[in-house]
Amino acid sequence: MEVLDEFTELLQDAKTLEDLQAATEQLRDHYKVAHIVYHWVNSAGERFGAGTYSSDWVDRYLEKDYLRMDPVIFGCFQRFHPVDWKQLDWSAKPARAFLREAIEYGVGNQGYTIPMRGPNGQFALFTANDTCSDEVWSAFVENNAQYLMIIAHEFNKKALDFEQTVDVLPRPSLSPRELSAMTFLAKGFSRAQAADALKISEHTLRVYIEAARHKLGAMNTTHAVARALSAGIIVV
Amino acid sequence: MEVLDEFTELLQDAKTLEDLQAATEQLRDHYKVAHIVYHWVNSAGERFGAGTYSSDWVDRYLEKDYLRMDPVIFGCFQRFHPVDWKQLDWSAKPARAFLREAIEYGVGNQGYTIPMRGPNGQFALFTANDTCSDEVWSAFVENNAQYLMIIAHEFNKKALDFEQTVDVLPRPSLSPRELSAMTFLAKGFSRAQAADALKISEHTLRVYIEAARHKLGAMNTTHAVARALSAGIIVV
DNA sequence: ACCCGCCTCGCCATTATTGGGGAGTGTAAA
DNA sequence: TTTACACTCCCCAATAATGGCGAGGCGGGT
Repeated sequence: MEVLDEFTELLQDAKTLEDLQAATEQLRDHYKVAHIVYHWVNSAGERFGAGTYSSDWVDRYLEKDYLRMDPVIFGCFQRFHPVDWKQLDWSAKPARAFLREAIEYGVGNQGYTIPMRGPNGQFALFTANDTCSDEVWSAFVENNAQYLMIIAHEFNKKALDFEQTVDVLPRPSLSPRELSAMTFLAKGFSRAQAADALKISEHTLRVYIEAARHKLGAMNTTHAVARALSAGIIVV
Repeated sequence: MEVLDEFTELLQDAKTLEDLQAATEQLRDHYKVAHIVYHWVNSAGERFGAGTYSSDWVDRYLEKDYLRMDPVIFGCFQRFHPVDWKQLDWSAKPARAFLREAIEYGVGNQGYTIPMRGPNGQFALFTANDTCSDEVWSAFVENNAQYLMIIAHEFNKKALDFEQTVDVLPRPSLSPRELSAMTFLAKGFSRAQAADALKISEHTLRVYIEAARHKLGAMNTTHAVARALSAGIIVV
């Protein structure tokens, strides 16, 4: 695992997006594949990327808003485990046209993508791709899947570090009853049902909801539940 | 990586929850630690677990609803990377009491937990813990972190496989307008404000909210927003 | 050509939620 | 001991949300 350690150290020392970019290039050269790409959507919905695709392809991709139909994105969004591009659903006509165009722009015909999810809906993809036969690619994936996963996680750890600089909001603490109230509401109970479930009067429940609203700085109940969920102080 | 391969194969062959249970026991024996635990919350909010904790402790944990205050759960829910229990916030008095009690029930004083997130808000934790000094534990983590992560992912892959057999709820796909509507509501906008922000009539907005409610199988707006957030299809 | 899903708008009546007042208990910290 | 906070209950009136009934236009796929 010596080579792996080298790369994880490289990534742990990364300070900027450019360092991540450089890391993708080194990985590409090491694995002798066409491309290595890491890209992610943060909790604010902004997109970032580091990779070895040509800027022409990146521009084209953004311009045509391929994100909306790219089967790789789609497939990974529904799965937990890494996917070989061959396993994806390329039956739709636009999907096949997209693949054809990607290959024209130098993207490999074979690919392997690892999806990752962080807190607050953060979502990231780490991709290796190349132009080769199915057999050669299968062997590559078989041999390197576990290493690639570790590297992918180092990338994502770094990406989340970049974000964290802003993120240190103290979590408001809700009382047990307030937590229960918010949890029932998040489960879809009406106030009457939640009050019933907690065996208290609806008025009392209201007091909890209002207290939680104020503590969470929320405009209304829906907002309060959304904040409680995003902050991870309740789980449904 | 021979030992690793052995365990990943063991997991890939697992057919039932009992097989996962057996795998935790074998891992515990192999790593010579006090406990190995894997547990997860599926997209329906149901909880499952496999691990080597005593049933006394599991019962106690459930009975006292420690899930609501366990700093490990809390900490992992906000992080992407694995956490050493020492890094967590144990300053609250109930948290310290909880730890003391856990140790009485045979849980180690040291622990390392890997959080994982799957599609549709699935969330899982893989934990190794033991009773030992800080130095010994640091060395253990240092030496095995990457292997543990791969094993953790094999567990989660399997858990998601189990789900797929029952849980054939494809993630409901909301239209762009429906997504916008839900996002504004999650941000605390009232219907009137959201309609204004989207420059459409409040009635039209209502149609989107109702459509989203139905697609998400939600009882009311708050529920719909909660589900959309949990499923990760909107982010605030 | 047709259907289906998406986007847009309207009215009516009912029900749910919220904001403003209250008041009393118990526990736990300052 | 005073202060603070969590927990419990109540009323009234205003506002917001929901359920059900419509309508038409646009665009993609079979």
